[in-house]
Amino acid sequence: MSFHVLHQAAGSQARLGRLTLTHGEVATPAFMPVATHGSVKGLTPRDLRECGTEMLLSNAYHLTLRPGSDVIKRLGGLHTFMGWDGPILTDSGGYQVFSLAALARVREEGVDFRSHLDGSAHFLGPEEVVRIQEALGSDVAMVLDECPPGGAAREVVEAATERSLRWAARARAARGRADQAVFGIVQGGTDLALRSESARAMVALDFDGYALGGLSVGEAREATWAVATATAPLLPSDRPRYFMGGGTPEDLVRLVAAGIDLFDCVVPTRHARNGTLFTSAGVVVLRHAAYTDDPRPADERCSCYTCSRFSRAYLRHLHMAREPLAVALNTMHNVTYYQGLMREMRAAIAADAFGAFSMGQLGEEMEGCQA
RNA sequence: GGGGUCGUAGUUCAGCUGGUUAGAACGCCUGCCUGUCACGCAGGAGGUCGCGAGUUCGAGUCUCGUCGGCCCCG
Repeated sequence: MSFHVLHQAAGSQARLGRLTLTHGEVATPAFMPVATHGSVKGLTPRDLRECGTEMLLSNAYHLTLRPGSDVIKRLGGLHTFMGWDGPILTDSGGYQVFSLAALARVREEGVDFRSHLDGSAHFLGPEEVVRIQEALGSDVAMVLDECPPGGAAREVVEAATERSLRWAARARAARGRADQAVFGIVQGGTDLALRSESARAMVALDFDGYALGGLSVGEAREATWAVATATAPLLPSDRPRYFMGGGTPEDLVRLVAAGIDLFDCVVPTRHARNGTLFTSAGVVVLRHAAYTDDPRPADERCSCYTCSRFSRAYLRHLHMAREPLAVALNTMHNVTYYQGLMREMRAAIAADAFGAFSMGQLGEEMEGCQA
């Protein structure tokens, strides 16, 4: 893996970069659509490419429960299995410890949990998680971390941060594939001092890249941005910085300004399935009867497959009728919108115009794209 | 003309032998969704029970009349 900062924006921490991984290059800042089960719901790999996607995120926890990382390995690895030949980052399952907390118990060795699928008992430790991701063959593996919820008490956040650090060291020692990058995850909640300490210690472990974890989990959005803005500069400038799980279009602009290079978020894909489209003029909520006979495309400034052929009226009809095609068309548009936003930000950074671009974007965000 | 049947929310319908603020689904309106158990979740508005009399302590429910839809017989 290699990462080069091609241009550092003036007046902001934003930077333009090129990330080279085993399965190809990625222009950063980049957005990774989420393919939890080895698929971005509703889209084929061809669709993803057409929507401007270069890299995907998938999930070790989900894939190891079904169909099993061994099955995927036998079938040639995750890329071959899912028919995507570009870079893939796999999340370790740390987030599932948080989102499926009722089924999980954390101890120093790792996490005991019951499968949300069939209740069967499993154990995941830092070493297991590395082994699973090596079997999957993703380009980037994430260490196992503990991600406490937004309003967690300070002792809880502190303990999770420290445990995540010890787990990261174990994961670092367990790695065995030279063609797979491994990223460490900075925790620390919204406490800047704790974040700073976590970043310092994580950097000392020397990972290929660094992620900010434990954010966008219920805390105030301003706090999210503040933590990222304060923490990113503490990470080595020649390594990619990945903000885990965020965000909305507005979050992306603010976090790129904070110096983040990589993003993943379910918002564009989940919102698409729930009938909310992101557009240059604000969100279009297809449930609203106002679109019943609106002949315009979802976004008049978009040239994606969906916008070049279908009216809001038709998209609303498909959504209301729960037609499977609605998922595909809406997701294609939202992913295209997100990738377009990333492309515009990269162009603005390259042209030393990121400040003006972000102010223009955030101004438009205020108009109604804050969903 | 005679007989039967139905008429309850925007729509399609539930409402047992009459008994507290008449329900559901869909639709409509509002929120929410951030390392996906998620094409989902939460909430809200909306009905003088076709109309008018009557019986009853009490009528969506029973009786009569009336209007409208549908069916059958002349």
